[in-house]
Amino acid sequence: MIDEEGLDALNMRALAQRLGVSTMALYNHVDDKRDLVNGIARNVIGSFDVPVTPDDWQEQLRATSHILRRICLANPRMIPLIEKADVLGPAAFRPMEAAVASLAKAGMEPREALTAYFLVVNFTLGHSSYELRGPFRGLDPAEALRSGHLEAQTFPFTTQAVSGREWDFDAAFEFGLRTILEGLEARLSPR
Amino acid sequence: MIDEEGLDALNMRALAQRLGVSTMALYNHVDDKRDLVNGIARNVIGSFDVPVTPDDWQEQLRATSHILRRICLANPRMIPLIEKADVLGPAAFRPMEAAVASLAKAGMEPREALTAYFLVVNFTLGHSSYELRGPFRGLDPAEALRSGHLEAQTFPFTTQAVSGREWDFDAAFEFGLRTILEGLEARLSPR
DNA sequence: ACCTGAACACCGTTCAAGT
DNA sequence: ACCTGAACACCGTTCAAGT
Repeated sequence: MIDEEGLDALNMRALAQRLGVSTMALYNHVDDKRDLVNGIARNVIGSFDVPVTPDDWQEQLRATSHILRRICLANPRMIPLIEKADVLGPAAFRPMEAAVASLAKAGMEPREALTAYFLVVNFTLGHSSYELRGPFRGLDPAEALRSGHLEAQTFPFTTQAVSGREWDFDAAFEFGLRTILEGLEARLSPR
Repeated sequence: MIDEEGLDALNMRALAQRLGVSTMALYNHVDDKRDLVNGIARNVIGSFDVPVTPDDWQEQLRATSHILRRICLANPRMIPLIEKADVLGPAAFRPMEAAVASLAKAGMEPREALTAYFLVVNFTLGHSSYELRGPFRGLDPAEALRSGHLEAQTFPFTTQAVSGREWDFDAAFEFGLRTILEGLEARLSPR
């Protein structure tokens, strides 16, 4: 129901009906709606499983970012759902531990390594959120240009950037991830 | 009302009461609740004004990121609000144009420059969102460790990273921003 | 042009009653 | 242990009526 019509479309009455059961029957299995949403969020994030490559921090971070992005895109309404969740369970921490471990092995101090992990994750979530939201909202330059919210003469560079080919979210994501990893590498092995 | 109790606490009845007016009077000034929220979002994003430094792309991006973060932290409930908004107006695009222009001036192709801008903005929004959410939710390792959701023996590196000093969001933000700018610089002027 | 109260449709949840 | 319908409190919005 969330995938189809969004988090707001999930209500106890409709869910019960879809399950062929009375509304109040749900409350035998779930404390309240908050509890229900928490369970869903934990379930989604439960699939956040990343192969562990302790000797290759770049691959570790790259895999984490790609898998997290894939989860986001496969569950388009997940991000607000995660934000509404209270606790996400240990599944959210395992890729973190693996990433920090691999960076520590490469010589980075654990606290800085955790910071680096957040850098990657926050970019990934931010980008996925933008990617899911952008094309439908006034934040997307190409769309804004089309709808007239963004005038070509006032924003020449932006206009030039979005003209021609369609905007390529995959390429933008790869560019961002690559840039971050290069920045981290420069930090790990200064010339 | 949003700042005090969150977006959900904003309802037409309570807002009207606070304004000392009947509920339906609001509908003379606003189409519906969606329209109201859009207006608030546009208002908040209206303060997204960044000094323009065409000859210093690093300063341009740094200032953009800092100001955007300050807006987020000053309006803790803004991020879901922005996500709910339909159109944000030209204020959202001016810093974008300035950033793309400065990067283009430094020799970057406009499309790549726009991608770089999104990298910075998505990281900033992702980080701010995390910063506002983290301490209160199960996503914060330090908090998870305290509450027992994260066991020290299973997550030794993470545990080590969050033990000792309190987690420093400012430092983590600076680290992320610096790393990104270094990555971009390496891309602009390869050795 | 702006305001108002009554009413409608909807939703989460409590409660008393059942099996 | 699980289910049910009635009821309550709440919320967005329409409508008819006012100034």
